Amino acid sequence: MIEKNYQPADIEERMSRLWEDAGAFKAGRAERREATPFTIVIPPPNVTGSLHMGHALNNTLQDILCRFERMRGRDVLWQPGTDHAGIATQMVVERQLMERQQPGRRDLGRAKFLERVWQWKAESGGIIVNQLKRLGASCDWSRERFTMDEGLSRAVAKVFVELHRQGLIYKDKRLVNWDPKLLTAISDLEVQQIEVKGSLWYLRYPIEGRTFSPDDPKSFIVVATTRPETMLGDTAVAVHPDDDRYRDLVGKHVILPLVGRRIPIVADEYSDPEKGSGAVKVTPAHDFNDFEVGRRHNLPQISVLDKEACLALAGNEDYLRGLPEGSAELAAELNGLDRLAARKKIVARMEDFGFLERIEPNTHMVPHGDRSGVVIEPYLTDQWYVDAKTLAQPAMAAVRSGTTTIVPKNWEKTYFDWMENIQPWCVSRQLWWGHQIPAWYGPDGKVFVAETEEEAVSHALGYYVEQEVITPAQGREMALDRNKRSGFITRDEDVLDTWFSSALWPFSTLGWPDDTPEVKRYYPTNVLVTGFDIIFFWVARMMMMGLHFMKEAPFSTVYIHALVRDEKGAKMSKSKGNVIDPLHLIDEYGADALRFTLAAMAAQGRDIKLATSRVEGYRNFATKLWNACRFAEMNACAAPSDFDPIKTTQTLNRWIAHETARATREVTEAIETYRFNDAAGAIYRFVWNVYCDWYLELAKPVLMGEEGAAKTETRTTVAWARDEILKLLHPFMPFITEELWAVTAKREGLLVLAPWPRRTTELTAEQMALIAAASSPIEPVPALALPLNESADFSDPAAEAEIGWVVDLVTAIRSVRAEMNIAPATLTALVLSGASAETKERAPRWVDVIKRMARLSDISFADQAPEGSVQLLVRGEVASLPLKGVIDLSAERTRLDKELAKADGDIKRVDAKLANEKFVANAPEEVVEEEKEKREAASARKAKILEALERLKSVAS
RNA sequence: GGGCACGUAGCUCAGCGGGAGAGCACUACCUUGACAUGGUAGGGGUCACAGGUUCGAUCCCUGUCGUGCCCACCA
Repeated sequence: MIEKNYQPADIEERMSRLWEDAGAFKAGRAERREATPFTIVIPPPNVTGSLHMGHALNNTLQDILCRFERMRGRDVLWQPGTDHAGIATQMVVERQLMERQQPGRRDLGRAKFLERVWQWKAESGGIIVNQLKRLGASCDWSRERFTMDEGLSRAVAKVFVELHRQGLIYKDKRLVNWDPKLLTAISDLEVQQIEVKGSLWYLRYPIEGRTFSPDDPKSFIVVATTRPETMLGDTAVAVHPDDDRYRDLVGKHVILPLVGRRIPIVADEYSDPEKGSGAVKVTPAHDFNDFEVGRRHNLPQISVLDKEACLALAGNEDYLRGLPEGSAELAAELNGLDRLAARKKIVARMEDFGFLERIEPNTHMVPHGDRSGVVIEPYLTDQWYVDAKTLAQPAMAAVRSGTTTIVPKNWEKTYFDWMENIQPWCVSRQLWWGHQIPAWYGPDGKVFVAETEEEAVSHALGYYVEQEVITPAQGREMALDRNKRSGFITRDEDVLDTWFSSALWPFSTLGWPDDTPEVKRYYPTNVLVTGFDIIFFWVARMMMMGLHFMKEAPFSTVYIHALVRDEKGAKMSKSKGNVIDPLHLIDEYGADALRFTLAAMAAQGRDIKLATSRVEGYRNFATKLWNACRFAEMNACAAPSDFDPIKTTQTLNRWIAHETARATREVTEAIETYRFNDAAGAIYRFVWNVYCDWYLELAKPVLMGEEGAAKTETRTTVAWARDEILKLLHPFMPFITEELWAVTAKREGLLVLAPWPRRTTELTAEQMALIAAASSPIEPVPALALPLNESADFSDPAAEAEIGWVVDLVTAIRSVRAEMNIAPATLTALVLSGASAETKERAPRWVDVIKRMARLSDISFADQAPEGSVQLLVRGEVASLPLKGVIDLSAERTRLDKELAKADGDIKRVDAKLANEKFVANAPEEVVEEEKEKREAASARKAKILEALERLKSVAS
């Protein structure tokens, strides 16, 4: 028995359990061993995360694909898991420690702190997974992975070591994006350029050998800067080689104000005569451009800031080298100041001495750390880099050749643009939570990279024994005892960028580097579903790593979906407070409604502005379905498993079979081509506007009529179509459909594993034999080569025409009744005048239904419309409602006049077209033919309307 | 500075070379035996603007205006 009311919450919980108990989502189910696999790896959410709208969309779409392919008989593996999210997780735990007023990270020390993080993960790391389950995600949860699992960590180590051996990972000292709050390097991608209102300071640098005077422009050169505090690290001033203003100064020196350092004026094309003063200060240790300029001119790199972006001058040999006496005092005074405080002080000091020419307001882009939000400092350090440029080549080629397709295609350009300009990828992070870099250092700084500590240590000790740094005996001792070798051989403290392990996700989750059956069977995956915001972070890097280590691209399709925004189009963010929590929507409207909304709005290439009213609307859709199923139940509708709709005899049933086939085709093709919104639209229209609005209504008289063949067949067909609907809708609304599937009939299995509706067609004996011989009964059989469009086999033009006539007639009568303000309780008669033989034959079959739906008392035939009646045109014939006395004749005249005007308008427009010789000459024949038909129909309509008006006149007079 | 989208009904969005659709909202009527989370009927759009291509443009092209996003080392 179907409950009277649809209650999503209760259903969702029960269905989830049902699926889990049945192991429905498990990959490699015994009966599907022979089936073609279908694999998707989930974009692993952060363990720290909770489900947001982006996740909801992303996973809904993946789930639609997985459930669809599962029903199509494939062996589906939807590989779930979570990401350790280095910085984010470390921050969460640190914050928690602070809130609880417990010892902080540094107090705990590395080992203790990591213990705490693992403990946190065990307690709170499962939240997002449970939320995904609530959404209905049909992942194989038994295979859940975590990027820091033992197996995945081995994959990370192996990849690092191999890339290192191949020279594709190396250590380098260069400028990095340094986050002075988190005290770690970050990659280019983790830097956000934010527009900041600041100032441009114009500074006067005195020229060596000339007496400085603010009033004598010859005595100095002006440089403009947005970061005056970095002047302490200046090692040159650069001007453009073709800039006449400064030509004679090139080769001369300036004396750096306050500091007293003598630095050269160099000619370099980097300097832009249009910008600032045309002369630019060069600080190689604190600016990416200046770093390059410095390299070109062999300039020293003077770092004047420390890790926390405070001035580090005292004892800074690079800084103090060759400076006059007085400048050490300045150094002492400024030492330790934060960069902003230092800026103020230096500007003030410059002003005091007349070195500040002017200050201009200036708005410019300033790099910020996307996690910490603080201004990033270019900082000179040793870091590990991946040679992304080399790895990018095959990754680009795979997309160019079509091995991997990006859908929608326009994202390919973005992918290529980035890949072509790719920079070395800085992969080391000065954090604790993550994969510690498998590199060990000897006393002389020599690096030993190996997958395990044992290996690295034995390597290193062997090397130092050979170099006679230690004796073989010492070597043996150190090999056995970690304490003995500590201080001699130390491991790199840093961990790897989180995205390093994510890049391996499509194969590390399958067991690589071990040679597992899963790797063989499920790699490469079929499709990756993700948002465009991580194309660079993740997609590109998976392509690189997958191709390099597996020799095959990790997925054949990348489907890029939209971003979910709020109703006004703004990005949802906690700080803006415009976040819609998907869990709240699930609580209120059900997961099915949320999923359907997201699918319906997931049109390609457009962001989704989510309005909750849409969710409500689709919840109502679920209710509609619920009640339609109740109706079927109340009427004892049931279908035997071998029911064949092609064998139906009743026009109405043949019609719905035809419509079902069409819906099947539409939904199937739309999902196959990732047009989720079209798929959702097709099933929505079919359920509501075809099945409920017409089929069930038209079936009512039969179902309520006498027992007999017609009634039996209709009952069966109602149930059959319902079942097809449940199947077609299941990928979108899994919970309600599974529940209804279970409740409406005794079934052998769960809907989640039921076969997808066939694109039904009448098969030849030969084809049937092929199917019988196929390995899996639900697998597509290639040898069949069935045409995609199989609706023709199911189409019954006669049924279509007949039901179409009924629909049109009922609609027309309803419309005119509403217009004439006829109360629903008033039953009117219908007279079909001048009816064709066809109509005369049809009408009796539909008397009950038409009477019921159009609220008629009786239907009769006549040669002419009765006097004083309302006359309707239905498919070229006149249907009239004799309403003499009931209706206002002048109102009816007005109505007919309006219709006449419309018909005239149509005729005019078509005539104009047909009169245009060029149109007739150039337009395709069928378009011209169409117009001619339109013309004919319109003029026939006009004639009938004129007749009707004539008759009305005779009544009135 | 470069790139990519987008501007269609009051709102949120589909669509697309042959006179435009959905959901919500709105109006009127309906407690009809699946459903008021419903039914029936209806109102509402020079498809941002201006040119061009075409027999024909909401749809293709160019430009303008507006909005959003991504990328970029320019003091």
